Amino acid sequence: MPARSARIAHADRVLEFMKCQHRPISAYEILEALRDQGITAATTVYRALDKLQATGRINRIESLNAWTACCGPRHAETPVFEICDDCGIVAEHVDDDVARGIAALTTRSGFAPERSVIEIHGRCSDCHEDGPTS
Amino acid sequence: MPARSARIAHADRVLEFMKCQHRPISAYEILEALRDQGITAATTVYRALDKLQATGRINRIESLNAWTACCGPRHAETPVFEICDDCGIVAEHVDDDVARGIAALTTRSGFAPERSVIEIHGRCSDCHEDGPTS
DNA sequence: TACCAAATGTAACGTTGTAACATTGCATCT
DNA sequence: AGATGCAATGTTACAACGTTACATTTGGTA
Repeated sequence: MPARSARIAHADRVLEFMKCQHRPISAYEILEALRDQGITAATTVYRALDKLQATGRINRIESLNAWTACCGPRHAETPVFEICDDCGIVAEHVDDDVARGIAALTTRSGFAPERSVIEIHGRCSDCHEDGPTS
Repeated sequence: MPARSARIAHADRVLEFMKCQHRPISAYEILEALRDQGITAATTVYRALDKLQATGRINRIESLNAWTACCGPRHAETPVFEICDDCGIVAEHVDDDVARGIAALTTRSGFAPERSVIEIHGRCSDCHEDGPTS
């Protein structure tokens, strides 16, 4: 059993793998990919994902049931995801205008927001070219 | 088998049931509830949900894996959902400020948006009362 | 009537996520 | 060193959500 150095870092292994991908990854894809590194069960993957999400290092894409490495340091702020339904790439933004719009809406309605899910599906600039660009 | 009048309306039956609920409903909850009306398999429910969504009469809540009846006639516009994690109630809004923020962001990044998922989790006004209100 | 297309039924399966409980590694205290 | 306790990990089984594939029924229409 390759459980020797496991004490160090299953979450880290998962994070490293996710950083190498440039698209959202499902928990079971992670499981398959890291099977030879001692991760043998879904439970282990989900525990690692929970930790990474709790520390702001990954985000869950709700509309894909998948996960991405967090691109930058602006944790705590609501990310806006642009998801290309063509090539699968995901761009992460932090947008103050959108955040202000959400804040204004919830203030008006008396709602106390805690976590926002904002995921825009469509085509990225590489996939929707109206005219030939290169 | 009560499949006699089925030709008329499984989708309608599902929609009627959903309108009576005031919170998101899972597909399997619908299945259980409508079992005595001739709906016997998940497939049937999902087919009805597909149709209702395609015609803008229901919305899917991605972060809950559940569904709600569309509250108003402003289809085609991006709905913003406020989801109370305490009592489960969901409020649907159409907000031009948020929509403008999304539009500005995607324009800047060259992304062609097709469908936006905006779901705000938190506490509704009834559930987060800071002081006693009644 | 004979045929076709759309809606429905049925069963099995695939994917995503969780629960419950046993085990192991490591730090700390005596 | 030995005892103890906690957190991380392993293992198994299961629950929840959704889809595929194919057979059957229905109602309209040539």
